[in-house]
This record gives sequence, structure tokens and C-alpha cells, in this order.
Amino acid sequence: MNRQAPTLEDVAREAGVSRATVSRVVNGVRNVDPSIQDLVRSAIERTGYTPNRAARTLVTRRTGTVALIVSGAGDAFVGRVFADPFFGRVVNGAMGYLRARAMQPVLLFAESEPARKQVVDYVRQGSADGALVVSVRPDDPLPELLLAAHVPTVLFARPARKVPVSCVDLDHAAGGRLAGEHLLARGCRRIAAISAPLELRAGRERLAGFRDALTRAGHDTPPVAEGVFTLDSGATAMTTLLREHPDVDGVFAANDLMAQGACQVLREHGRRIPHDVAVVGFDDSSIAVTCRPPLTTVRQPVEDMAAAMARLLGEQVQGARTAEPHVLLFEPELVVRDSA
Amino acid sequence: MNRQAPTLEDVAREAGVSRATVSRVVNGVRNVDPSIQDLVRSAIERTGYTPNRAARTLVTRRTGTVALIVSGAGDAFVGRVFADPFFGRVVNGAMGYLRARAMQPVLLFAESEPARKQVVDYVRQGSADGALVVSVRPDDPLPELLLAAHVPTVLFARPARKVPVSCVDLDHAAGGRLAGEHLLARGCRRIAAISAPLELRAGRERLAGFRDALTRAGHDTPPVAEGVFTLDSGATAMTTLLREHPDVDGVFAANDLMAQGACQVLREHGRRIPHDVAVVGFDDSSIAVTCRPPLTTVRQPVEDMAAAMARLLGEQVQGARTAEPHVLLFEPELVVRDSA
DNA sequence: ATGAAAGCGCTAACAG
DNA sequence: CTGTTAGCGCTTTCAT
Repeated sequence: MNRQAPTLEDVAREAGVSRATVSRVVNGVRNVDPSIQDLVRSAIERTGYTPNRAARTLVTRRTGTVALIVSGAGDAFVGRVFADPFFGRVVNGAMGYLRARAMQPVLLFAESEPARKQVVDYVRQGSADGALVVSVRPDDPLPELLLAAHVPTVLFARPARKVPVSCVDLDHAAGGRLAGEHLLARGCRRIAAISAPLELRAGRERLAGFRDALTRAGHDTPPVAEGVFTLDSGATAMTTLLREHPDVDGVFAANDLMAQGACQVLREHGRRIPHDVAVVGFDDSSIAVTCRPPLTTVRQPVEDMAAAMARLLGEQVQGARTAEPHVLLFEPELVVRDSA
Repeated sequence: MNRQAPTLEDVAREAGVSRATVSRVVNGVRNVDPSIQDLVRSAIERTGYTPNRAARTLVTRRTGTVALIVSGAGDAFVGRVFADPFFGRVVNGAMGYLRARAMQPVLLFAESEPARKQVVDYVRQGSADGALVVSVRPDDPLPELLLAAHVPTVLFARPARKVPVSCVDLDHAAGGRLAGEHLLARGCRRIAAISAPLELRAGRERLAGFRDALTRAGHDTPPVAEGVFTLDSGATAMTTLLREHPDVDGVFAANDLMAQGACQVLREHGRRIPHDVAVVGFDDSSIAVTCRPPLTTVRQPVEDMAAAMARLLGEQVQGARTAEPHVLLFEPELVVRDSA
């Protein structure tokens, strides 16, 4: 900020009232004479007054902003985030809820050790009232750091270690089962999987559910190649799978981006989708629609989940300190398009 | 923030010194006896002290955070941002510079009218020291709002209206020329373009440069279909082009995402790339690499440009109020891969 | 219904 | 080199 901005004091002088009265008008407190309200309002207009956030925060201990932290690591982590529509849905879902309540969502990236430190400092020094975190690492220390700093926090997905913190999550096993059952119902018999990282609970559970569907139907455990949620890793996994099982006729990929990578490789190897090989993705992100062919996929209601996160956080910020952590579990749903 | 956090006062008492001394140690000011420094540091350790941002900001008039605002509008704007790696590069480039200087970058979205209002309030009330804005609308009112509020601001791309503000930009015409010349050199003779929105200066200039290359070589003005930077719009534009000019043998798309959409449509129409139709994209984002085939494209040094933005902003925040606006122009570069 | 006054936690002169 | 003292701009009792 720049040139000496007008303060409450200036407005008060201009309107011929006290600071307290101006403050009441600004904050919409009742018990102010309507005529004086007008007086003050026009004085605010004339002076171009804007409340100073720091001053207000200092006394109210509220900032009105919520940090939305995307946490992970590795090369080009930020690049990966901006290549997977999944994160856009999280941001959108959370923003919708927060905006309606006049809370400002700010997006932060904890993509490296120093970055994480800066981010933790940011919220811990009171620049945000709380944190919504979506982490793509199994061993992410961020939630515990936040908790230790007494920052109200809600997670997307249950953490690997048991931590007393609220979170929203999906019934991943049910999702994997949906995918497996659909491929079987289509008549696929030589089915493989491109899994998410198995150190991730979501990765393990999606795969477990998928396997469960197959074995329950009397099939062997399927071959699995592990990916890391990126298009590239999906392509690589599919290449491996194809080499070792050229006769594969059905593939379940643990997210849409990897499914797209798989589709690219399959086509390059002359396989028609879904005729020769059926492909099922996971997420139902915008990629599922733009992929060629459009993906049959397991829908994860990400926007709803993110909005729920924001709601949980709001309650935690306002409510009693002793609020029990909540875990909200959402149900996946199969969306059938062309790929399977 | 939560339970009564320890203050400077607490630390001072614990260490048996004055508040001022503790403040000096915390802020790394010299002129403090080493033994006392240790005393203070261990007191900080013991109490778990963290400086209160609001209090500090109130007196220093600095927040140590910079807003990175992505501005635009329309359905699913946030979704679009998270589907085009371009934005990830901007974020990455800016973050690199800021992090190294202990400034916290926070990402904000101005995706609707109310959102823009909230975002402007946020910076204007002093929650950030300045704003870096990347806008995808020709008529975006954000820059002017920010300027009117005396918020130090730097833009990605020159604004449509003439506004006295610093910005970084690309020589788009040179980029278009590069694309045109490459297609010609490959031997393409029936060349078309998928342009960016022509209300955007970047859209007009890329196209103008491209046309220039063709006409200079004695070719007619090429057919053009306009897109809006999305994969879908690229696919639609290609469909139109193919219908009206089935014999097209070269295509220039004004960004990689639209080039990818074009490739999908071309393949579905049985065209081999680059054999039947050569395709040149723009940006050199990660999509250029993951696209099938990998895209020949005009590289825009986005990370460097974003870092330069951050630098310009830094200078503006620190330096004299009267600093002249700077315009930094970057040069594009052709990157040849498989698509052309 | 309005005003006076006391801080919120911190930095920055200014003394010593 | 260290301590004292003013505020930064705002909200919020507490009187009136």
C-alpha cells in the first residue's frame, strides 16, 4: 500500500462523529441513527476510506482468509498440479463455499521443503484463519506441522499417519469395485490395472476394490503397473503392461490422466478402444470428456468434497476449540462414456 | 490462530530483557550482544514464540506477501486454468523469484464480478504488498481497479487500454512469423490458422505475424478459425477448417492446447501428422511434449517472463513511488519436434 | 445512541 | 549495546 491511506479517524473528523461510530457503521452494527449512518457513509465515500486489514486483524484475531494448500514435492510439482484438472475442481469447490461467506481463499503451494516452511509460517503467524490441505504425498509432514501450530485444518483424504484432524475422503475401494465390475460386465477377461502410488492409501484402496471385484467373479489377480497420476506415467505403465500381456482386453487406470496416457499408447499399438481394449478411468475430470475416446470413469464428487472441507473448517474456526475431528466419506459413481 | 499465543513481551520476560531487544534479535538487527542473543533465542525456543503478522504489518506497512492474480471469466474459468499448463509456468516462474526473497506468493482467482471485488479488496486493504496479474480477457477492469487503489501492480501482457503500468510481454508477431516460415520451409502450401481470440492483442499479433510470413512468400491470406485457447475450441476450429478446406496441409494453432485439439480431429479424419498435415503450436508447454505426436511449437519463455514480473514488482514495492512503468519484451523461439 | 479510552503485538526513534 | 516510549489503525467495553 502506498500514499497515506485515510483512516477511521479521518472519516470521523470528516463526518463530525467519533471513531467508534464510524467503526459501527463500517461493520454494520445496529444502534446507529440512520441519519448519522448516511453522514458517515458519505464521508467514507468522499475520503475513499478502506479499512486496514492488519489493524482489524490485530484486534479481532480474524483475517477473513482461508489458505488452500496444495502440498507435494518433486520436479515440476506445480506444473503437474496445473496439468491435472482434479486440482481445479478442488479449488472451485472450496471457493464456491468460501466466497459466499465473504472469506477470501488464497492458494498456496508447498512444493519443497523451504516452501513448506514458508507456508506454515504464513498461516501460523496469523495470515489466514485456517488451512484446507490437499496433499499428494503419503508421508507429508504438513498436517502435523499445522496441527502443532494450532492452525485449524481440514484435509482432503485421510492422512497416512493417524492424526486427530477433520477430513473428507472417498470410498476408494467402492470406486475400484465399480470399475472392475463394469469391465467384467462388458465381457473383458484379461484385465489389468494402472494403479496410483501404492504408498498412498487411495492407491491401495482403489486397487484393492478393483481386485476384489475380479476375484469375487472367479478371476485371477490382475497384473498391475504403478503410476504416479501423470499422463506420462500412465503411458509408461501401459507400455509395460502391453509388453508383458499383449492380449489384455481391459484396463483400469486410477485416474483420468493416466487413463489418457494409456489410451495414447494403446492407439499407437494399433488397439481400438473400446473394441480391442476397454479403458476405465477415475475422477471424472474434464479430461474424461476431452480424451479420445471420451472416458468411462469412476466419478469422484470433488467439488462437493471440497465444499464440505470448507464447511468443516468454517465450523472449526467459529466453533468451540474442542470440536471433535470429523471424517466425511463420499460415494463414487460410475460414469459410462465411450472407452468402456 | 488459537490459544493465547506467546508475545514479544512473554519472551522478553522469560529472557529478562526488553521487548525491543527481543525484536532486534528476531529481526536479525546487529548491535545485540551475542550472549544476549543466545539468551533470547532460547527463550523464543522455550515459549514457542511466533511473531504476529498483523501487528508487524501494522507498523511496517509491509506484509511480505505478493498476490498472483489470475483474472478472467466465464463458465469453468478455474477449470480452464487448471487444464492449461501455461498458468503453472507463470506460477512457477514467479514463485521461484519470490521464494528466494522470502516473499510469500498467494494465488487468487478473479473469475467473476464478485470474486474480482473480493480480490481487489484483499490487496487494497493491505493483505499483500503488490499484485502480479495474468489476465485472459481483453476488457479486464482489474488492472485499472488496482491502479486506482494505488496497489503496486505488474501485468503479464500489455493491457488493451493504455494504462501506465509495468508489464512483461512477448513479441507475438515474431512468434507467428516463426510458425509461418517453418510451415513454408517444410513445403506446406495450403496453410490455415487456428487463432487466439482476436479481441486479444496477443491473438491479433500472432496471427498478423503468421500472415505476414505467408504473404511475404507470395501466398494468399490463410483461412482462419478462431479459438479460445481451450482444447475443445481447437478441435472445433479444426473441424470447421477441415470442412471448408479438406486439402489443408499445414496448421498453425495459437497455443498448444488448441494444437492438441486440432491433432485429435485431424487423426480422427484420417490425416497423418505431419505427413498429411503439419501442425505448429504455441507456448511450448508440457502439452507440447505429451501430445501425440509431440508438437513443434513456438516457445514462449513464460517462467523467465514471470520471474521478471516479480522482479519489476519488487523494485516497485521497494523503490520510489514515481518509478516509470517498464515494458519488458521477450523473444519467442521455434522448437521443432514431430508434428511439423 | 454515541463517545472516551484502553489496548491488540509489534517496530522504531530516541535516550541513556 | 540496551531500555523506554510512542504510536500503527482498529474494535470494544464502559460510561454517558
